[in-house]
Amino acid sequence: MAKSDAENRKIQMADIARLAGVSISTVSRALSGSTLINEETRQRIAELAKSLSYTVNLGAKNLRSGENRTVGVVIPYLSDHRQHVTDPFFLAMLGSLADHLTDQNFDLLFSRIDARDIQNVAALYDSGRVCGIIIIGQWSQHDSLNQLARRQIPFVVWGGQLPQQMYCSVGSDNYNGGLLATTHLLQLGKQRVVFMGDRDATEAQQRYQGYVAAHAQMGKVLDPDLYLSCPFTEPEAQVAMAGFLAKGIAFDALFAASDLIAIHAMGVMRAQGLQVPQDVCVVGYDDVGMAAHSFPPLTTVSQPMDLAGEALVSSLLTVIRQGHADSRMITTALVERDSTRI
Amino acid sequence: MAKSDAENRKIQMADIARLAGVSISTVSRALSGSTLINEETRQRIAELAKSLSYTVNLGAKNLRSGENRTVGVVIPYLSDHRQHVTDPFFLAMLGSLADHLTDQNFDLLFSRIDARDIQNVAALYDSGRVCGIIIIGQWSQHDSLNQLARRQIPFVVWGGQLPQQMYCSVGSDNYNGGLLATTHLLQLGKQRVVFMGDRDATEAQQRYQGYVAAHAQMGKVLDPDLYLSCPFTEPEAQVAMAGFLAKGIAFDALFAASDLIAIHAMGVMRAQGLQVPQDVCVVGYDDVGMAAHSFPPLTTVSQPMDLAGEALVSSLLTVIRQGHADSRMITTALVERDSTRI
DNA sequence: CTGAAAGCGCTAACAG
DNA sequence: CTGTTAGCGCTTTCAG
Repeated sequence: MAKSDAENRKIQMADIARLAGVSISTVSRALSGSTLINEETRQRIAELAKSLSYTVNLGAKNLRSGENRTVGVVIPYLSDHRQHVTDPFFLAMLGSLADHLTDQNFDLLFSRIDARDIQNVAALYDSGRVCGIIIIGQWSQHDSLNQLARRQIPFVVWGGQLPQQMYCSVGSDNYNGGLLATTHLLQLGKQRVVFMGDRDATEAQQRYQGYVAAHAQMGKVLDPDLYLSCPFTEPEAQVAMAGFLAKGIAFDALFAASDLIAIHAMGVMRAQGLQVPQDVCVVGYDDVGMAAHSFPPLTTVSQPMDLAGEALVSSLLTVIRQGHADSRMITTALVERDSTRI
Repeated sequence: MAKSDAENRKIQMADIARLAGVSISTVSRALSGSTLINEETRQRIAELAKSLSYTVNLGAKNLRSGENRTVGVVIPYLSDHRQHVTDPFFLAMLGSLADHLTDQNFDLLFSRIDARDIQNVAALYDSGRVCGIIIIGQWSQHDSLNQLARRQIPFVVWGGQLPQQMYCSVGSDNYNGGLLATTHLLQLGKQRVVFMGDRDATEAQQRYQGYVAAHAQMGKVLDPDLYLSCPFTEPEAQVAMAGFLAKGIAFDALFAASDLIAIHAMGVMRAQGLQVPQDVCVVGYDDVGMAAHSFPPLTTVSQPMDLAGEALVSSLLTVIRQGHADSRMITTALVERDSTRI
């Protein structure tokens, strides 16, 4: 069954050299487009290589030249919820990153790790597999991330800016997003706006601060009972909303820290006979593709994914090259849909 | 700004060896858990390595040992639609693959390529970056895939089985899925069921065949006008449905080749005043997370993603080891929701 | 049990 | 313009 070694062996530079009757160096030069090589020879070798569908062994090349064009992209998850990432936001981000990395001729090594063992990403770098890392989501691992930075691991994270941050983050303007969303609800005349999300996660926290600020600006008092703690995952969002409804706390609007949460919360509310937007107006965050197609279509805060991916990639490259890059914020915008049309 | 070489240089085996006062070979053996080494020495070296957070350089290790534990995962896309993958199905798949590959101690190299240049995936393998490739989605590239197989590239594809298939595919039972979905609609008394999808893409084609078979089994004649051609992308789905409605062809049910298509089609229908399920019953395919939260919640054909990822990974490993693996089918089930409750 | 030496596939001086 | 020579960081015979 197994082919003989000779038959199965991958073709390599030495083979091309022998076939072309030149030295290995010549092949190497020809294939890397060196200028100091006879054009005719270059052509001949290039064609030979193509006809044999030969591609330089990147591992060997990298080892020798010391470079590495693979970027690690990490989506942390919470292992105790023992479930897969399903938030469409992540796919959009991943796609955008893949596009921009490809544009820059980088490979993307995708890795999932437990959010609480974020130190593990260091191994990706230490082992030489990647030249830098993009971490999607800060969770509540600010200190861990600072430690990584102290270790000089080149990485950037998608998330919010924090005081005493030693690493580069790129994120949407969470504070302003929260402000926009909440102001919108308050201007609709809503009196009791629930915030649903995890204040311990940096991004959600900043959205929450925007929510608080909106109340302050409008001169509204904020009832602490209106904070509904909930992680960024679907079943938990449903459980959280069900529990909240069971408590019977009055509310007439909901600002959720992500579209996924918002949409699942709406499902629970509807099941309990609450109408959106008549009884409760809802605003989400992210503007994932489905937001326009939920029931009802969801008003949300959009973050331009394409810009986000581009910013993350370019910031990472800067970190790699200069050892540091300034954190950046991507502007957000409110997208109004039926879930707040009353 | 830039650190001196000495400061920035990554630590390596030689350093550990020097610090431990042993030879490089000893370190190598200690770290790879060789049996023929003094336990005390092993411990000492292991601790030293950990304290310096040293990890073997995988590139060098692979080059020397000839192995490679990186699998390429490719999501082809249509470059002319110049847009990102947004179908949540892909994220679910990717997450599942990442989990199962991680379990088996493989890395995942994520790559997007133009569906029509599927030959390009060969370069991933030729360049030695990956030991095998998982291609998500067959598109209409059956022949190209056969060519890859002929070139002995180890890969498996998520898709349907086709006659004269020289490669291993893993997929849901598309035919049966189509049959289930359509039978469900016909049993509801629906007379004119539209099929929306791309018959040129293998998977959609097989779902279509199930759709045809359902009509045959129920003794219904099938109007060719009820085939609505549409790729697996959102804007196209909307355009296609809008165009279909404009033609004024009567229909009372819709079976879409994916949830994404179904949900976006429902959006267009609603905008034109058609009610789901009262006027049109709709069934999708995939059972993505959002399907339960669309408006209305979508009846769909579910494919167990976890099994799918596992099957793809194990089949690929078999292909790598034995040069061949039998194609597999994952069972599907109909999930009934409001979009077909009349 | 441990060290010395060879070499994985490639690039990059260094000599022609 | 081209070939020769040394390694990149590691594993693995082969001798102790």
